Amino acid sequence: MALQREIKKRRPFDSPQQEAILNILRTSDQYQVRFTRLFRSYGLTLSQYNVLRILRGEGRPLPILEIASRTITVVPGITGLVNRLEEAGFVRRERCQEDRRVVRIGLTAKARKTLAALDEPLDELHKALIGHLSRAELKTLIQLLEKARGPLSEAE
Amino acid sequence: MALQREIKKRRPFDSPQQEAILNILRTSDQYQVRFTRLFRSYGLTLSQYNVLRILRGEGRPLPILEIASRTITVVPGITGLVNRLEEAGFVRRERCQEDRRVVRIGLTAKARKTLAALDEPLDELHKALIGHLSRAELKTLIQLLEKARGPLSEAE
DNA sequence: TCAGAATAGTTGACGCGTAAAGTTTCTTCG
DNA sequence: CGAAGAAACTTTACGCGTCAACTATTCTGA
Repeated sequence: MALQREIKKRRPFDSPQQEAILNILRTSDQYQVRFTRLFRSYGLTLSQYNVLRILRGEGRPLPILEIASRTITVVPGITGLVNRLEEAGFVRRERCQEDRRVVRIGLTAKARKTLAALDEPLDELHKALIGHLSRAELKTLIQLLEKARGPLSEAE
Repeated sequence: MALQREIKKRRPFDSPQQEAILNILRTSDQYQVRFTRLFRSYGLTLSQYNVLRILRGEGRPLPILEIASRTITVVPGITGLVNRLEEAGFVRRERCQEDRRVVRIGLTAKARKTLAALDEPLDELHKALIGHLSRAELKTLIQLLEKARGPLSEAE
């Protein structure tokens, strides 16, 4: 459905740029709702899952700020996020011996099990959400979004 | 830049569907950061601006739940959002006389002034973010995103 | 060597999204 | 007419993103 209808917008968009951006924001929001629901049924939030996924991908404990830099999470927010993951038994904190400022975060067996259990439902959700687009469409979409982020990657 | 690099992902994506979805989420997040900054310099958050924009578009006071239905904001969240807008002097609450359950929200002069002041910087930001895509590219992007939301509009 | 800068992380405050439960005000129907 | 249900919010509780300020540890250079 066209975005203008979805949000009951009266007037047309001011510019194609605005319309494209609002479409990106809207689509992202709706997808996030779905992922949030799935993760919640496994006792995780979307942010928490992201942290666990990064740790599994790396295969070894990571400094807490390194985790923050790979997520959208801003530095101060990562502390509480890791605290809640630790309380829930998904990660362990360990002080680094060489540099005692550093805190490394490692996965527990419980976390690995939960991640493994999520792999298939997650893949199914991906396909349910966007599986009706062809390979070529997906490729085009990916390329356009990468191009859309272009000015931002350089700026930082 | 390709997403895999941006987030220092070690392994390639599990599926093109996953890659496309992560690109959508990532792009949306980065854009939101920019809008948030702009709005903040005018004393508004992104959510607050959205409420004001809807009210201006409608041209008359709207029931509070009608506003919620046009934003991503879930019902309970709208109350606090409007409270803060009211405290900041951007909107007025008025009890409807015919149906006293209904609370209508109207813009103040201050809000209209702030919205007008934001129009140009906002348009510039849109163009700065995505102005380097051609008309044809924007059109394709919009179409693909609308198609991507297809299953979701029906589901609701 | 040792004072100041840099780095790693935490704390506190605030706004927002989400869910569950409660309140007030219609509406409906027996 | 009066009780049950629906509608329109509000309240409370929790997790998270963001900013500013703070602590602890390490590095650097005069």
